[in-house]
Amino acid sequence: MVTRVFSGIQPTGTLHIGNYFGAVRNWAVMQNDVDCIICIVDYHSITADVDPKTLRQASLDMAIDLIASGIDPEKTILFVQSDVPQHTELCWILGCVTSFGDLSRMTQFKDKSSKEAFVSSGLFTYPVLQAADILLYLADGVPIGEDQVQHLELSRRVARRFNSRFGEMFPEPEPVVGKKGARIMSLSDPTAKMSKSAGESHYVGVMEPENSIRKKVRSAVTDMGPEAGDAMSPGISNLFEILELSTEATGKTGLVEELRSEFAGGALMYSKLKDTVFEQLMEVLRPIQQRRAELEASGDVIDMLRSGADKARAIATKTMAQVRSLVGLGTDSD
RNA sequence: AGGCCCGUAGCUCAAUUGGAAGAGCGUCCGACUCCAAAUCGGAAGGCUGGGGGUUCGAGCCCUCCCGGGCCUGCCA
Repeated sequence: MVTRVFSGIQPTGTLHIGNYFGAVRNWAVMQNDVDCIICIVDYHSITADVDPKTLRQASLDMAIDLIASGIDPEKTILFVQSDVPQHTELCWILGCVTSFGDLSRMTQFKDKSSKEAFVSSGLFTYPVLQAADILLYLADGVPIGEDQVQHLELSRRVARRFNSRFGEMFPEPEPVVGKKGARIMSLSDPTAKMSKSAGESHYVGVMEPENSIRKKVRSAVTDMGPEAGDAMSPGISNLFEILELSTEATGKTGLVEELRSEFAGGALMYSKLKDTVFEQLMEVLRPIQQRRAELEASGDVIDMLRSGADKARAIATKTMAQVRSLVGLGTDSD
């Protein structure tokens, strides 16, 4: 039984609905049952070429988005990674029990590094920092999607190797699968996962203005039109996915059945599907956007993050004292 | 520390001997579509990495700086 879960999210400035339905919404449920630690991972962000002038604001914006989306800082420890520098200390130590070969085999690294002219060693050791993030809090569960299984495997391997070399310290973190593998795809390229980096037309921001969301949903890629008995194309299936997730929250699940049977009969008008998706989605997003406006105006979030960092640091300090002692570092003999 | 190569639109790259900065893809707008896609029409986008120099004239030549790639060497 998992008792403490750790999740990281990069400060990209703002959430998109893929983040929301795929991850954040599950975290908001989980925080009622287990210890939940959510970290805005700015150390990870600087592996890419981010603008130092906007990084802090991006972290703050991400925090506001998360809280507006239902993360309760009273229940969840929510903080910014670099406010707890123990992440990097543990990262170094774990790096020394991580094999070069294992890191070289990471597909995400191979993928990204082949596209970039400048490849930092930080990008290479990124998965070690991820392991440090998780193990620093002795988390035994990590909610992840398909694309992160290889990295979590590495975290487990690193934990095991540390334990056998220095002594029993870290639990091996298990993957936690959400109740439903919500995986929202890009609107422009429904064969790829929704992401901001692919471009404007690919994602819908949780905090985007209504008219912009309408436009994006309306221009989502579809297909030549349904015929009775056809299988759904990726684009249509994605729109149904968004509709399903939205109506789960709005309670209008009947709409899904209705449109599904129209599709099965080959009579579904895609413009109607899109309008329905837009309306239901907005019903979910409007209250979140409302809360965001209030939070931003209150200016309270910065204090919430500081108190989150205090709680995180308390755990991290304790872990590091044990780690330092096990490894034989420093001069303190606790 | 040394040697060699590179830097032009968001991306990939052109530009004759030193002679008016371009194409493809992408982006945005429009037409066609139930909506999209494809197609067609239109538009935006640049201190040619930066400074200095030579020249009537520099993306191109010289020089320094910045950034990047490859190779050799050195080192806690």
